Amino acid sequence: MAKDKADLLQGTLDMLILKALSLGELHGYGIIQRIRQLSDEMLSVEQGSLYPALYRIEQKGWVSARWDVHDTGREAKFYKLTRVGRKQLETQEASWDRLVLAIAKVRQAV
Amino acid sequence: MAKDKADLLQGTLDMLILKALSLGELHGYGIIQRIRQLSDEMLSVEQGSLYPALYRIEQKGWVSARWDVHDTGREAKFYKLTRVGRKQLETQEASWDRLVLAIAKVRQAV
DNA sequence: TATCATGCCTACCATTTCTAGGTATCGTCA
DNA sequence: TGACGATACCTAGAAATGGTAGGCATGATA
Repeated sequence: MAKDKADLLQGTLDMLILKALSLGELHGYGIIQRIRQLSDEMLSVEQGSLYPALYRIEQKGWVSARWDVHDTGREAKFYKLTRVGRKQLETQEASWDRLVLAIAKVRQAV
Repeated sequence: MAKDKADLLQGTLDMLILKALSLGELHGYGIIQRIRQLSDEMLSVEQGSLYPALYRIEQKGWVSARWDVHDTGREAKFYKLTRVGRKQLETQEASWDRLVLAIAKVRQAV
């Protein structure tokens, strides 16, 4: 019940994934690490959330995927932002900003 | 599909309701109006979201309700923040701030 | 050799918001 | 007077999404 770790709000995961990929091609497991690292360990995405999300996002055409071997010699599925995905990231960031602003307004209320 | 009106992210509604009530006792319909007004029309809560949410929140003991007649002579169910609810509002605001901060960190990334 | 980190996946569950309906009262205006 | 919109409450069901919990495989390391 009591959880100290902040769960993601629904709707934020896509944006985080797209943002992580905007910094360069990356495989699934790496996306989790990049998000954790960039957020100073404040955000941790579960595998059970990530992989289905990646699937959805790929279906929507926001990312493209290919299997490849990376430095360590291991195989992994690399995801890359598409042009549409980059547009989508902008859209989602704008929505997020709007929401943050709107909620700030409500909270400013005397 | 394409929607210009910003939908709420799941998890933000409770905080908004509690915040609206922190400004004073209010009935359901009035909560919707207060949130819309405070957010400069940016947020609009649907009735089908609000009433179930109020029920949940009341079950959790964050608000108390009573039927009363208000100025206009109409009956309405008035909700009031409890002490626990006020605590909860603080908690949720802190969580929200943490999330906003964490996401800002990710987005700052070069 | 055992275990941990890396790497992928799925099934199912929990939660929350919205859509779409229903009901009733009150005031206004043609 | 009668129609309509605003006010005021409610519910059922759909849709979406993140988590839990499981499984599987490989490479590095102790």
